[in-house]
Amino acid sequence: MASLAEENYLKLIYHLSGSGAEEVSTNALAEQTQTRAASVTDMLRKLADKNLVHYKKYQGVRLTQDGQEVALQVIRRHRLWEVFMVEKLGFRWDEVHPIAEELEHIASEELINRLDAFLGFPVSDPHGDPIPTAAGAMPSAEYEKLCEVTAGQQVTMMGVLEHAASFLQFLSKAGLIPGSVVSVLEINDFDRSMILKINESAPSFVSYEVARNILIKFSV
Amino acid sequence: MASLAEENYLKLIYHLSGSGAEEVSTNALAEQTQTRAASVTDMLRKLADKNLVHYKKYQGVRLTQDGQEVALQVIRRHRLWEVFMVEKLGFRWDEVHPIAEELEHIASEELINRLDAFLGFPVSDPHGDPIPTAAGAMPSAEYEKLCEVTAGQQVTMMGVLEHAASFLQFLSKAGLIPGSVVSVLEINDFDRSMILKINESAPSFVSYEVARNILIKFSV
DNA sequence: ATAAAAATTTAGGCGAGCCTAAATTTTTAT
DNA sequence: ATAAAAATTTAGGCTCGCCTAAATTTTTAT
Repeated sequence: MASLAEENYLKLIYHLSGSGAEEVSTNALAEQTQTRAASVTDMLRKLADKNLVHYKKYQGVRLTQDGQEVALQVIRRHRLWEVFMVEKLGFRWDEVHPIAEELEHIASEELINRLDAFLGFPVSDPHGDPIPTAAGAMPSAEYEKLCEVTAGQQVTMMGVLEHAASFLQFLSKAGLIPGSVVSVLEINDFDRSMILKINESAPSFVSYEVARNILIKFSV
Repeated sequence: MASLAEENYLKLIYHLSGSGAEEVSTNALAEQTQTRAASVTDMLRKLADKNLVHYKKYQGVRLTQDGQEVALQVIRRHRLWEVFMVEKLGFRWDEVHPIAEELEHIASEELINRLDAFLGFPVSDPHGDPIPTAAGAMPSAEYEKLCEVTAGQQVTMMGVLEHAASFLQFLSKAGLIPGSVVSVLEINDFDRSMILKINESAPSFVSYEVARNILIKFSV
């Protein structure tokens, strides 16, 4: 069994490695965990001893098969609890992340699979992030970023890359939530900011920084 | 904030003291926590420093007002999650205790109050135990034990004093769950065992040991 | 190519929560 | 009343996950 701290490291390594593709540096982990690099080194040695990561001194770290399975389990729990809180308890999407950070460590598989069924086997969380299956597979939806869309096109909002509460609250106010239909009316050449029409409401302005963090798919 | 271990001690002291009435001994705590008396002493000093218990060396321990509030919060969370698992996720009442032992430490008050509302503000958990209110009051239902009922009387099953899964499974099989209507047909003088009619089904036999762990109220 | 800078690891320490062994206090039995 | 037994506490240690300071390796800049 992985401890709470170990689960958090594995989840973080998964995210920072681009779903397990690249090596992750000690410093990157230290920054995200709010700890010191020396503490990260300690933990990486422990995870390597348990065969949860591939680790060579000074060379960064990658998840093993076992490590990736644990990470995906934790991510699955996190996202299912987020769906529960938003869909069943009436939380807003910008409120649920910190609470899900705690709930994600409740280990019972029976609990999480029953929760999954109770929620109707959702495929993505309130932020549009895909929910790993009980079998441990991450459904990889390949979306574009809003900043890559050209003027005149119509797209559907599918999710976000940034999860800060302030960002999510901004999107809510603009009506930019997963499922929203968005037309790009204008793009400002100078700063790449956009003017959007969102679900038939009055045009909204979004900066490049915002557009870069929104995932979309092109309407069929 | 109380740590996970601290919350468990406070909850246990509450239960072992008969809802805070009497002093609890170091050994009693050691037995229940599956730790050594010396470890309990360590923790009691820490809880006393935080003003969560009244503690005098060699004299046992009692909850302070603060300590009791924490204990009731933890018990509230535990029992609400049990209701959730049984009512919404379809767990049996003998399965939920160990999972609730983990869920009870998720701190968010917002979460637990929304869960309470989602469940329709239940007043007792699947075992008939009362659920402390958000304000921290324990609704004290005063029930009799089934072993105190005399032959010929009709009562309603209200809850249990023993929470072991094997005991709960036995009761389920007999149809003896909170709400069941029970008539005491016969009592054996020798061993105080009983023959019961439960909800119009065929008569069942229960030992004194079982009857002693079942709470009932007299039918009006 | 090499020196300075940056990243990482090693060494030694700390608090939380547990342990064993030994000392102390309280309770029980005579 | 007092000695034996039981309960409890103290002393010293351990692991986990973190820390700082110093040493080492890798990267970057010239």
